[in-house]
Amino acid sequence: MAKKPKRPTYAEIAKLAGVSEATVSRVLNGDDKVDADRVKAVTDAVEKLGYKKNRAASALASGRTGLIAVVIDDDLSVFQDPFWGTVTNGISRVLMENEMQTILLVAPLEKIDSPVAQYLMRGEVDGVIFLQLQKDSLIKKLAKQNLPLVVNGTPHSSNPFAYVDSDNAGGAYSAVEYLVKQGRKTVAMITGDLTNTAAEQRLDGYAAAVRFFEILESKSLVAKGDWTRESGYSLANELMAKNPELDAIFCSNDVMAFGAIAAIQDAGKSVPEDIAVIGFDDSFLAQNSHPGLTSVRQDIVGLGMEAARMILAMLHGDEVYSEILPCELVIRETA
Amino acid sequence: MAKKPKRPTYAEIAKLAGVSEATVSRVLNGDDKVDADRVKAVTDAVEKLGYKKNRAASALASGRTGLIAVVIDDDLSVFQDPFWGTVTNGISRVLMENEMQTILLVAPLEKIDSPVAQYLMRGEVDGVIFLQLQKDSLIKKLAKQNLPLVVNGTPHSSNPFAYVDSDNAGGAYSAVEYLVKQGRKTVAMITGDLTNTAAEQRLDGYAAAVRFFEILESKSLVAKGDWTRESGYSLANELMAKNPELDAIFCSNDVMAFGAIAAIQDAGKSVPEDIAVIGFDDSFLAQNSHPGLTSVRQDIVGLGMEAARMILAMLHGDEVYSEILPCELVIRETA
DNA sequence: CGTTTCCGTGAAATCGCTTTCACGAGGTTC
DNA sequence: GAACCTCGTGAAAGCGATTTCACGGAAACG
Repeated sequence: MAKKPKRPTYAEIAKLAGVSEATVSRVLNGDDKVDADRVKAVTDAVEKLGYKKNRAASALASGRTGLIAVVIDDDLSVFQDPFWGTVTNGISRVLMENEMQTILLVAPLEKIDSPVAQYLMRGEVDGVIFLQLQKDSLIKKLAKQNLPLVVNGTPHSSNPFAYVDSDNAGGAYSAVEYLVKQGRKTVAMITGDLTNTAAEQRLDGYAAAVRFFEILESKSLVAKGDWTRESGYSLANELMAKNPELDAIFCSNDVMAFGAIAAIQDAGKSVPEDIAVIGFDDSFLAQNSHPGLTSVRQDIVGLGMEAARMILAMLHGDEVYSEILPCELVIRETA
Repeated sequence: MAKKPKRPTYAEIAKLAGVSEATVSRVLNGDDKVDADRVKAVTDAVEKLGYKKNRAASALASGRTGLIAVVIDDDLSVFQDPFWGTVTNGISRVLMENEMQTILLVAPLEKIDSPVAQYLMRGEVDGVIFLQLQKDSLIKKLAKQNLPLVVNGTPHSSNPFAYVDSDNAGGAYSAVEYLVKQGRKTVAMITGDLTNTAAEQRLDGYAAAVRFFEILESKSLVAKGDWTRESGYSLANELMAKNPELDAIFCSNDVMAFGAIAAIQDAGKSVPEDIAVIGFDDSFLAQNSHPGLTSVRQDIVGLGMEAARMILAMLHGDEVYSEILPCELVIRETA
């Protein structure tokens, strides 16, 4: 099952370089106080032998595994959203460049003492990146154990978790700004599930823009959706009924935007002539539909890369602050 | 950085159970020839101490890392296809249940001696699952090293790689069968990129069904697409031009199906009344579009789970055969 | 010029588990 | 009843790194 060719070890390097194994270790781990000649001798030997550290041995001796867990609190459906795959991609790239491995934990985290939770607490990984934050009790517990930890998305609590997130508010703001600049006067919004912080922030951005540009501000212009196509469809109908002057709808995600477009068209109006529609996510859907959906794009890969960099920084002992990545409005045909 | 609470080790279990560490190891690794009383004593002690094996130590001593690599040959775009995330999800679930970890390797594998390739050959993982097979030279090399290995998708070569794949041909066949049973007489197909085995198999399934049901068989009914919406659009136009009687189009993926639908509608015809359309993948797009796209669904999570089970079986020393999972036609509004 | 620091260095212990090997008790065989 | 197997078991030797510790020489001090 295993391979034959035995890999070189410190013993061989040490012999070849004429130093002790301790020194080899120092060189390979970047200890600075080693004589330059010996450093050279060791690096040459390493090069010559094509040496690569044995991770298991290193982990056992040092207690550092070189593994970062990416945890997705999942109910089998989450990973079907390409968002997470893309984030994970970003994470993986950065970690790999830094000789760390990404280990994937897709599992429901209902209980705080689930197998996954125990695994994490056992110290089998050097750090954790949480995608889709839900149970922050678990996160708190892990943080208390001093396990480096980054959350993807803004946590509800004002806990001192480091996190990376897109500038949801800013993205929403720029969508509304664009609509206003296009001459739209009555801009409605269909929100996502507001227990979700991203949905909340997008609503905030919308509200801020509405106020700033002094366009019509009204409760009847904000409809509370739940991310589904159906909610987009029915709420768009409601919005049109309540606001005859309606000439634009900003939706908290693309799926609802498509629901809204269907409703508008079914009502005999046209997009974007009568009513402009902007979505959020710039999903595959937005890019491949007809008409192409104008949508707010997040730098999803960037989200992952940043999360990975933060974990690495924490491992390195640096003080780490949360990060907010900008969004960009992608203009297509619906607005 | 690391945790304080020291975890129990074999030493403690051995003492508590009144046996040697060797026996503890035997019990924990399922060696059958241990006296029942001692097995009990050990398992009790393990239970009582809440013992969990230290993976690093175990890996170092045994040479088995407990890690399975999932390799995605990627150019940053692949993982945006939710397909891979879903497969990975299935893999992860099965492996986790078996106390193995999934490590994710997302990287371009251009060169056979890329870092990832070297990593795999170094024996840092117990097995590899390849998603999206491209460079089979690398795979051959790994297989030669006796590294357990499963490919997701049908390999081009008739090499003895174990693989899991969906029954692409069968799925295509059932789509055509359904169309015929609905009374369609002239069924065209827009293929995917035919250098891809899945595209090829779907075409084979279409061809087989056309022949079996004795409907019109003609070269002008097969258009070679490349998976994109644009190709679907333009090829549908071509098909309609060449075949006035055309009353159904089967597309090798959903995206092209949407392109085709747009073309049909732009030509002033209606779907499915004039021309029925069936896609393949039952993607998010198919489920959330309007009209809902009739499409062939693959058991994607199942693909991953099966791949993981195969790797586990290989690790266990079993002889392993490739697997083909059935597809299912999901009927919506376009056919 | 004698004494105290400082520092790079190697020997050796250690991390926690696996596995080989040899031993002794109980069973067979002739 | 002597010789030969079997088989469960524990002692001990690794696995391949890291890290502690003590040593000796150089530099700094008085």
